[in-house]
Amino acid sequence: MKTYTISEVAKELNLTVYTLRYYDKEGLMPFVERTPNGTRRFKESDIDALRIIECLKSTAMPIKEIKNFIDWCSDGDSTLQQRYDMFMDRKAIVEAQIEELKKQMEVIEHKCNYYKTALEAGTEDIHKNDKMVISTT
Amino acid sequence: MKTYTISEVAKELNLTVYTLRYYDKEGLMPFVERTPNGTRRFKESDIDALRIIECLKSTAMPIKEIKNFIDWCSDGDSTLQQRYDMFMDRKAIVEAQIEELKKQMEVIEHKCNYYKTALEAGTEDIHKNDKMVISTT
DNA sequence: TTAATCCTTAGAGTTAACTCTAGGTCAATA
DNA sequence: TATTGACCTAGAGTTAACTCTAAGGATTAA
Repeated sequence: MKTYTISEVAKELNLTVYTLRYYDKEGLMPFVERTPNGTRRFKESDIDALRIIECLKSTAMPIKEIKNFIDWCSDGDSTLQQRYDMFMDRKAIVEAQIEELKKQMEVIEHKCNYYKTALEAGTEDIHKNDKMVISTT
Repeated sequence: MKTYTISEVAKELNLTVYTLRYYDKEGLMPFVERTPNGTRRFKESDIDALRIIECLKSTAMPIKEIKNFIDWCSDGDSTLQQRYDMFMDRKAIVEAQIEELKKQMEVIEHKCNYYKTALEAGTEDIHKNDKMVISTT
């Protein structure tokens, strides 16, 4: 079975070897095996697991919470409910994050228009009489 | 003209007084006036500016970059182009953030289904023969 | 065999963004 | 008048997530 070194995995996942070792230190990679002299040997399935870790991280889950999930995975079928609940919770959190960004996007688009108009006029004074309303045109 | 104390503003914006003083220290609030004895007096327009700061912060803009924007605002019409460009850049960044979250959402929903099925079966073994594909059903 | 280039660990250093403490001022109230 | 509870500053402490250094081990290439 093909395996990969830490630097190959780092390159593949766009991480540094430092970061991967840090994750290991934090208990996020208990599944990675070692050669007799201690070198980490990553399997394809380990890289898949790291992709899930990266997915959770990209939704702002703290490393300690990701570790809970990894621990549950090691504990087997008795933790299926926790893992299901965790992903359902995360789904709700990510939905909220998307909604929040969409809300801020409106503010930003408003500002884009504000500065476009000001640029065309050569001065911000053009907006002197604007109502302080952000969600309307 | 009505003004507000730092604790009133903190409550309104769901921040701590520590955070507001920290922002001030970092140069994000050069516009806030003081009473003769040094107490900050926030105007409505100051609170509006803080809302924009919070908007930028919620899209993960570092405080140092937000400070650039605040400095440009103090510099007047000569920086209109920079400010326009900044909001256009931010718009693209937030669009990318939303796309990224939507992509991760698919992974999370896949995992929700995975664990739902496993829970119903009582074991993760039900997925033993699954293809390692995440984007399909 | 010697140099280069991987890999390892322990632990120190960095950065951002707070978060808090100590010591002080000032205005209102018991 | 004394105390309470706002406010202030300077600066120290915290936390998360890296990021790097030092010192050393194994493998390959000349």
